Amino acid sequence: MTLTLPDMLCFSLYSANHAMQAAYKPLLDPLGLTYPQYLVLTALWQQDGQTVGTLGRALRLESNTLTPLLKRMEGQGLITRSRDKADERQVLIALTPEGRAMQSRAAHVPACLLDRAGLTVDQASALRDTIAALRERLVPARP
Amino acid sequence: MTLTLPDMLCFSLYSANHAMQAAYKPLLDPLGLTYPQYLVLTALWQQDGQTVGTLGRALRLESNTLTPLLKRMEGQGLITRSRDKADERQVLIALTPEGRAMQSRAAHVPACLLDRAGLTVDQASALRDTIAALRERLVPARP
DNA sequence: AGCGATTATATCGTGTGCGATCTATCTAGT
DNA sequence: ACTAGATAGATCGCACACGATATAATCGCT
Repeated sequence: MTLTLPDMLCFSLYSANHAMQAAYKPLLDPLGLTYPQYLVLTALWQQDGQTVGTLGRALRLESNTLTPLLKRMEGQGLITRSRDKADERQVLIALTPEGRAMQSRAAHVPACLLDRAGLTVDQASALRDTIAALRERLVPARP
Repeated sequence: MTLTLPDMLCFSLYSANHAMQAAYKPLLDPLGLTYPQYLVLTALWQQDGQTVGTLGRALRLESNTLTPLLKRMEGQGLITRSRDKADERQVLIALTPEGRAMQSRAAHVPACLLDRAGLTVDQASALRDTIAALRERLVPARP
């Protein structure tokens, strides 16, 4: 006996993640942002001037994914990339005025998505915590 | 005020999906399968001889993703692709003996993942249903 | 029967993700 | 001060995803 796709927790995650990105698309397209780019900006709005490594720990991505992504965002004028003077190995990512201005241009997005998801704030928080706990059991966060 | 990444339901989905695929990897690598390929096989084990369109509705993927994926699986000898005699527009996907044999070779996978997730069967089912319901509200299934 | 509209799949270009590896820089221990 | 090892990013190759578009087969309508 084998599970069918609708039976599988992993497939619900896989397909719901795609659905979530599809739901974001009409909101992010007018801003010229992809979904991962929006996540990077969210991390930078919360704390500007992070290194590639710090961003990677926040987003759970490695430099092989982040470097090209950040270069595209630099090309769009959203961020700057500069070597840390104190430690030339590290690259500091900072918001440009355009990148910071995007925060207000995207201010309506979270409410739109919550509405689209048909969840109350409390329901969304509870589900988020359950899913984040599952993620931590599957792949613990790096220190 | 802007949400931080850990506050966002969408990010929990995004990162948990990556974590899930990472958890599958050590189990699927020895079988020579990627995670989407495993999902395709799961759909075919449940019902062999589906068209590209039917598989797409099950997996919620379009032909632009499925066609190259299925060609790779054909190249690996897991499936065959053939035009439907009755309607030459449709392509029938059928398991080869190797593709069918993979079902028993992968039989241990679901239990391994459940254990890795640290969930009981009931907990996994409940979470799966909650996430699938969210997905349906975000992007309803095609007819 | 003929033909425009519809349907099923394929193709192309771009943007992620990630394993493997490379390079430059820094740190520690002698 | 010097060098082995560690660390931070970058690079490369491959496999998804998906929007836009192309192609071929079928359907519907007259």
